[in-house]
Amino acid sequence: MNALQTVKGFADIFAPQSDVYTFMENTARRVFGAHGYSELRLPILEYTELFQRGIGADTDIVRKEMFTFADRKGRSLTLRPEATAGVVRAYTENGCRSRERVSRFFTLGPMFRYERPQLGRMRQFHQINCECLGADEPHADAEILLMLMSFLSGLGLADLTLKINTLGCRVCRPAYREALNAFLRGLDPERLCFDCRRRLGTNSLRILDCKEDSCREATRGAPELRGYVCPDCAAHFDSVLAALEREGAGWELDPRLVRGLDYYMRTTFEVVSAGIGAQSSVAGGGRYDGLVRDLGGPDVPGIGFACGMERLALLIGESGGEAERPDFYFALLDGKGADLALSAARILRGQGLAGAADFSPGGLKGKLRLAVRNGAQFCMILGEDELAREEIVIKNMDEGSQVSIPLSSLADWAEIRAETKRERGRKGGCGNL
RNA sequence: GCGAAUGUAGCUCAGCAGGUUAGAGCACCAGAUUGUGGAUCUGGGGGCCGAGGGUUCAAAUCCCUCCAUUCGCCCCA
Repeated sequence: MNALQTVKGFADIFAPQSDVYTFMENTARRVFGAHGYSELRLPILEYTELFQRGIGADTDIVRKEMFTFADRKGRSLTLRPEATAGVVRAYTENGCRSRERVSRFFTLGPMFRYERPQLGRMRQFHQINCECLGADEPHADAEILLMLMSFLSGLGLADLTLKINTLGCRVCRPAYREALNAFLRGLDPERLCFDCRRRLGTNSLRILDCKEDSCREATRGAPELRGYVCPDCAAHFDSVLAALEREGAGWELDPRLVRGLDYYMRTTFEVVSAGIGAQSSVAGGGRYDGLVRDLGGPDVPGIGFACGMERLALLIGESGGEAERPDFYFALLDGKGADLALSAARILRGQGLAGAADFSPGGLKGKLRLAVRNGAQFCMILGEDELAREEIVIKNMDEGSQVSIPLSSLADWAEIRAETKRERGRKGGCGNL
């Protein structure tokens, strides 16, 4: 244990990595906002029971991956491992149903799962979630999928595959489960992995999703859910696919796609990417029509998805941030200029320019080097000479040219500077010019 | 929870048939150039060699334990 060390699976995110996260968040606000989704900021701590009942007591998440502890009065609290349960709780607790027929929320922030960290998997990780409550039309499914793909392309991502499946509903799933169980009973249990042998008695659907070669081989001839879905579910799913087709969205039917949380039904989906290691799934979600009622809320349908920000960041890469180049950097040659630098910087910022001030005295050469490293476009030089003349030297770091202007006209200079910057931005140039 | 690899300077790593004061590149600081930056040259600061124990005259190097990181399995976003 070292006090100066992050907890395992928790990370500090500095620039330029943090710029990539800002970029993802801004894109999310833009795209989801354009679809009528409003931001919901949720607590990261909930009563443990919410997740046990929401996610399912037999899921891996609840069985062994939650950060759970007792508060000072002995109540069991859990750091949220996913967002949907919290959204449903907030929706119900605040009576959203009586205010509007359909509620659309997005929420983003850290989630916590006690897993072994590896590439693209942290114990504190970050998700962007969208939830649409109150709509069960297939077009709602199609729209949220289109919105997800639009978000991902807004991040500049390509080469992603949308995998989709239907899990059926409370009507048809029991019949399918029975057929699957019958098939599995005819199998030599030795052909299944240890976990799947347990799943036989608890959640046999998940065996289809197992990644073990032996299990995949053994279940090759298993009955497919598609053949058992009731007419309502089949029609619903066909409509979803047809709508996606009409809107030109590509998808891949994956009959074995089973999600790891118990509340999913009907449409389920996952977006996978090649090239970010073993943790290839960047987004996933589905419909959860019974969940709100099961948690004690109104009987409303819902559909939603989550995107893993760490994994999206891996795909976006370091270059994806949108950090702006600083306009100025203040260089003091002797300490007497600090008062002036402080107020001069405030004037520049008041005109919309951005930059840092270095109040420590030092040689010009060293200060210019710091300005270069800072990336600023202009170095504002305040030395003994300038103070005596009540002027400031402004050096253009790209061209090497410099001017000396009276301090009294600094605001005018800043105004002109800010205007040309805005024009450049309107022309759509990259902010780094 | 399981498997494998790796821990040496701020960063990337070399050094390991045990043998003096532990090295390089990059980065940083200073000077050459008294107040003009990205180049060059010269110099400089910086290390409980992950931690603890053991073997030995002698351990960064060999053995054991622990800790941490990473990549997989699993799980999922």
